[in-house]
Amino acid sequence: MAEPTFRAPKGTRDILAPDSTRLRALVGEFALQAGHNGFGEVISPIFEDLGVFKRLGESTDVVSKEMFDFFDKGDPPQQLALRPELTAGICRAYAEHRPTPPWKVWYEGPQFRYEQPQAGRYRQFTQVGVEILGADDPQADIDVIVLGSRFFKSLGLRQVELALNSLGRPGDLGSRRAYEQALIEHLEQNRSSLSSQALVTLERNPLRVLDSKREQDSEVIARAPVMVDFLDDESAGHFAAVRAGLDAVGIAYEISPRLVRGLDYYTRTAFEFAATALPGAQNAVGGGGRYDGLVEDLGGPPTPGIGFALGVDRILLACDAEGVFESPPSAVDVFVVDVTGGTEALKVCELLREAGIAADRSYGGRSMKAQMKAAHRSGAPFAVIVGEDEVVAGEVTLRDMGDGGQRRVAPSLLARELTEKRTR
RNA sequence: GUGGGCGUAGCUCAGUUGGUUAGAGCGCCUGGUUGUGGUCCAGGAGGUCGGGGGUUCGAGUCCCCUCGUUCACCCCA
Repeated sequence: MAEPTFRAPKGTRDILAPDSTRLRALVGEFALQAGHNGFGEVISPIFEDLGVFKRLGESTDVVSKEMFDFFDKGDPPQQLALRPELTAGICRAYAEHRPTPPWKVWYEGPQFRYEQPQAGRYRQFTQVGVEILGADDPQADIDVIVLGSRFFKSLGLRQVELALNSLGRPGDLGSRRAYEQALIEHLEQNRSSLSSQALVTLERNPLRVLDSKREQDSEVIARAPVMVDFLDDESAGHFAAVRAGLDAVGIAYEISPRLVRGLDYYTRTAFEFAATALPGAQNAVGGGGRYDGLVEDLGGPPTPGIGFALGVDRILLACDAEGVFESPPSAVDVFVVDVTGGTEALKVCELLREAGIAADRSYGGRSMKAQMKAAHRSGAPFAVIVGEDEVVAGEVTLRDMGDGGQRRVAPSLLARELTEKRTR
């Protein structure tokens, strides 16, 4: 293949129709459902001050090595970063605008992480998500999880599993510290059995050792103490309430004591959606949890928060794997064939479009045969044909591409005629 | 960041142990007389084999580098 001068940067891609249509349809479906649940859309900047994202946790990969950051042209320059996720920006917006809680928002858009690309993992990827800020009630957790779960169902996905855990609370109030100490103790005692990578992770962020998928570590991890046994009373009660709520609406889930999210800000509820139709490395199609300290970290008032983000690209892969959520058809209503030069096609198209009928035509004065082929390919159920005879008669020919039937019509009646046919 | 696979026309792929003008299907274009699609038939355009270097009388076919992609690790959506 001859190398073009430029190509989409590594880890990015052009999404062409019909894939783009499908992606829009998915986002549209999510918007509809979020709207029905009382969430309003937030459109936040694609880049923020780097500091906003540093609050995600200096020890996380997302912050420490995957950020697309840069300086602007200001004096002094400001260090900015393309957003690697959206929750932090939402919390920044909350701290900035102080909307009346509970603030229920949804969002969609591109995010950026400087990672090694592979299937279902891009440097620019799209997520949809929701957040509820200012509600500590476990009912908020439940609402959020149910929304995500129902969204997957509405797409037709059947093989999506929900994993649930509680991470407790950090600081003096909670018992995460006690758990971490117990975990570290356990891991230290078994150092010799752990992989070298696990030992590195142990130094940086002990909790995430639990996330290791390496065979070598599995035995030690299996015997490790679990967070749920250490929960403080408040967290335990919250967790129980969340489970009870999910039970009440019949959402299946599995308690995963070793589910720890990749970002440091999570507290108490944590969950993940896995599409089991996809290979393990890319089956995480969404995840979220509670982040009760994040708004405060960003200079806002102490504000609890809960939300999730879903990976649109991976969800579409899962849809492919399950053979659901086909790309919606996008044919025009009419294709106009004009062998008299093109001006007639222009006039007829405008007439139709003004009447709200989708119309297309061809360019370049091609033969009738070629234009009919184009009409066929467009998928339009009808063709309008304009030749010398029609021009002389002041009419056009309307052809039904399905049965091949056609007859002459006055242009002024065309729109009404087609509207009637379409509604039938 | 580490390791493995792959990279041939727009797309999906064939290309014997290195050897004449690199092939197929699909798609695309043009025809098949008198203005008409989906089937059929006949022509045609389009790759120098991701890029660069090397080995060789000669490389798509071997070696090195590089880019991209893919898989695993890592991490995550």
